Amino acid sequence: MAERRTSPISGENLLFLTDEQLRKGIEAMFFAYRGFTADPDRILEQHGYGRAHHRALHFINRTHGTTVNNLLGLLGVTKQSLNRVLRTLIADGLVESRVGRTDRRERNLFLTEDGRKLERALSEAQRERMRSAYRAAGPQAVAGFRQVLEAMMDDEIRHQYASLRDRRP
Amino acid sequence: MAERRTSPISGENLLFLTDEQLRKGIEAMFFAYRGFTADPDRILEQHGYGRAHHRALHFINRTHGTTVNNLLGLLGVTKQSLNRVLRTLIADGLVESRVGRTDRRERNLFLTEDGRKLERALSEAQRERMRSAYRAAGPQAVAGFRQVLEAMMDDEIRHQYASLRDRRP
DNA sequence: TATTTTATGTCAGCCTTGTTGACATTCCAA
DNA sequence: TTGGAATGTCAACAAGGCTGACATAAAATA
Repeated sequence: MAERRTSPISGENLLFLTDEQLRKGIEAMFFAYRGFTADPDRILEQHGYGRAHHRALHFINRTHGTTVNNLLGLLGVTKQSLNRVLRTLIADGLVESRVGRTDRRERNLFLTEDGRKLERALSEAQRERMRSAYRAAGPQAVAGFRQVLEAMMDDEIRHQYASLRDRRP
Repeated sequence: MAERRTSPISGENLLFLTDEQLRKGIEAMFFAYRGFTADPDRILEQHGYGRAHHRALHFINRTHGTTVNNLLGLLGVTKQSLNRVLRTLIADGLVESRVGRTDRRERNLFLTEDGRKLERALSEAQRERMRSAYRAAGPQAVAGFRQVLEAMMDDEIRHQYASLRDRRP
């Protein structure tokens, strides 16, 4: 018994892998995600939009001129679902859809001035919460936060995330 | 300039608060949440259930004998929404609803043997992904992960999370 | 005791956002 | 020239949010 205590190997240093610890992480993810979406949700509501609109605006802003197909991969929904959202955003003048230059079957998507405005309002609200959380937790915690989240992603998504992450803004 | 480099104060050590860094955190949350729910979703689909059922099973399991009202607070939905889910779980024999002993207006909720079985399958799938992410990232990263998530929650939710977190299982 | 409040359940109806399936159009590429 | 890929559109459906209205039982209170 006493020998065990002197050895940091096996058991004791894996306490963070107990079901108990894992459960806390799971519940933290669930509750934190509520906070994560709360602020943009309030803004969206004023415009009669939902989270799907936010996601579309975000990724169109991130990858100017992206194609519908590429967007589908990022969002992980069907084209019919995305199309319904895109249609309203285009009709409302927040998104512009241009016929592709090299491949005219494709549509390249861009935010209009109004679209950029709303996207900025949404992302600024979300960043503000993230900023406050980052500040409260400190840089080392933030590094760990990102590491765990990346390890939690499906492989295919992690690649998409990584190429987006390293893209120049 | 050289003096700046010798001083860790101000500026340089706040790099983790740039909009760029915040954006990476936001996208990481979005993509990671997809992974977080992917495995339970597959199991739920086989039973004809959705995420709402998973959440109900999880929190009934966590707080045996909880009342409907308490559950509403944890889940953050309306009683009508919760009731629809509870009704099917009770009809399917996964949840038992007993009239309160001290206050007979209340209903105390419990998982049946079948309910515990499904809950275990769901949470084991989710824990397995979390375990793998925790293992890949290491204990220090996990501590940071939890810190940032907790800081991200709304105040009221954070209290609920904390009392649940510290509860004996 | 009489009244009000609380906890819960339920019905109806609406919205967003996901799904599948079918079909049309455009147009690149073999 | 023809097959297939990318996109759009229409219809129908389901899950799971929401609100509002109403019923019941029981507790709390005046």
